[in-house]
Amino acid sequence: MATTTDKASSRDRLLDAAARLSYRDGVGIGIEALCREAGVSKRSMYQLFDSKDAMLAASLERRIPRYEARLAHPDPDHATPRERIRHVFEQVTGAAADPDYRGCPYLAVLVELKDPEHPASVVARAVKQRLTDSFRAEAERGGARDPELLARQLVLVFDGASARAGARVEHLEDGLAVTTATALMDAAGMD
Amino acid sequence: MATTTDKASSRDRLLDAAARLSYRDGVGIGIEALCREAGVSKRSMYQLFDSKDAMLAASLERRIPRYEARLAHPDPDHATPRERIRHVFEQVTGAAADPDYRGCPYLAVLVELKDPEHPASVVARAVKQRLTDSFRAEAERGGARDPELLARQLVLVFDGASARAGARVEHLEDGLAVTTATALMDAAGMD
DNA sequence: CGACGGGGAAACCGATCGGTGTATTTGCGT
DNA sequence: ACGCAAATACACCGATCGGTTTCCCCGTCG
Repeated sequence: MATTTDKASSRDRLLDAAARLSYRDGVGIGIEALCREAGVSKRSMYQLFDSKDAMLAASLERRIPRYEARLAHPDPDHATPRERIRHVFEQVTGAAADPDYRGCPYLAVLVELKDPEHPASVVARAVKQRLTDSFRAEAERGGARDPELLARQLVLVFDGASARAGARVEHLEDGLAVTTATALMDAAGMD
Repeated sequence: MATTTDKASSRDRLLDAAARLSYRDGVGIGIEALCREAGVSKRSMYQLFDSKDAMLAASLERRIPRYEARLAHPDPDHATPRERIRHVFEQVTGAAADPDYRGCPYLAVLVELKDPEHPASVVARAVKQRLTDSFRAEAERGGARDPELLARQLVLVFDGASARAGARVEHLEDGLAVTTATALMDAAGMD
């Protein structure tokens, strides 16, 4: 069934190109350039997606597993809640060392698309919510006094760090993000 | 000298319109719409500014005094360093209550214009640097153990809070930003 | 071999982009 | 009242926007 395979491949190439180009150049990237990059005709892409907005949302959604896997601790069973949280901020720090790093793509989309109802904004907000939930779960396991508060504080730092590093106004290379997260965990009375 | 006055007025109207529209709709806003909003012909605006980029940078620069005045404590002489820092985060919290709040305009520009060399990015980065400097000065006055570290931590929280509030993914109305800043000041051993 | 159908290339749509050229109007100083 | 400069309106430039349509090629199956 070569037909099905080709279709799926086109779809994937489109979504990958959309993720890559919109991350590098912003959501204002043109459909023409996207299709050129993906090697797919504009006509085919409009058979696969209803609109540019829908494709953008789909491309963000597709990256979620990879994104969250990167933030997850490689050995969750033998790590403490502190270590798992710490790992998240170490990953941001590491990613920021790449000169092509532009910050968390989901936050960037939320900032660029001022419309919170945009399909891509909905996806991005969901990702942020899941990060908050994950922080809160770790905070609870770690015995924080106010897990909800600590989780929201950590996301504040996470987004501040990724936005500033992506905007090249902060480098993070001395571990600023990790240090700040640690200070907040300490203040929250976590193990 | 009515001529000079009119010119200044056109210039000001242009810069105000640029600041307002680019904040609401992003830096991708069109020149046509800008000039329509300002009541100035496109031809006149290109005599006042070399390019759209230059006008955008100028409009950001023009708002700096207003922006920094808002963050400055109303009675600096009778306020402690802690109170002056706290005031900054209270202002963000208050601003976020406005449904039209879209976060710190300077951070938004840095995120939207991925190019750090863009004239507007240069202006925005300078504003961020001044905020960091101001935090560090307060941290020193307040006897923080590591004023530079605390200042960078506070800006992380500031940008995270403003970005998330502007993206409508965090409301801040329960004082999250103030609480977080306070926790970091405590951890830094400030008075 | 021939009919069919999906996908690609590219023209096309009206709109807008940043920027310019031009001709006209406006309003000022003398 | 006149002249002059500035500001205006507006057409225009090539390029691109998101999106649609046409045409044609090429592979598959009967």
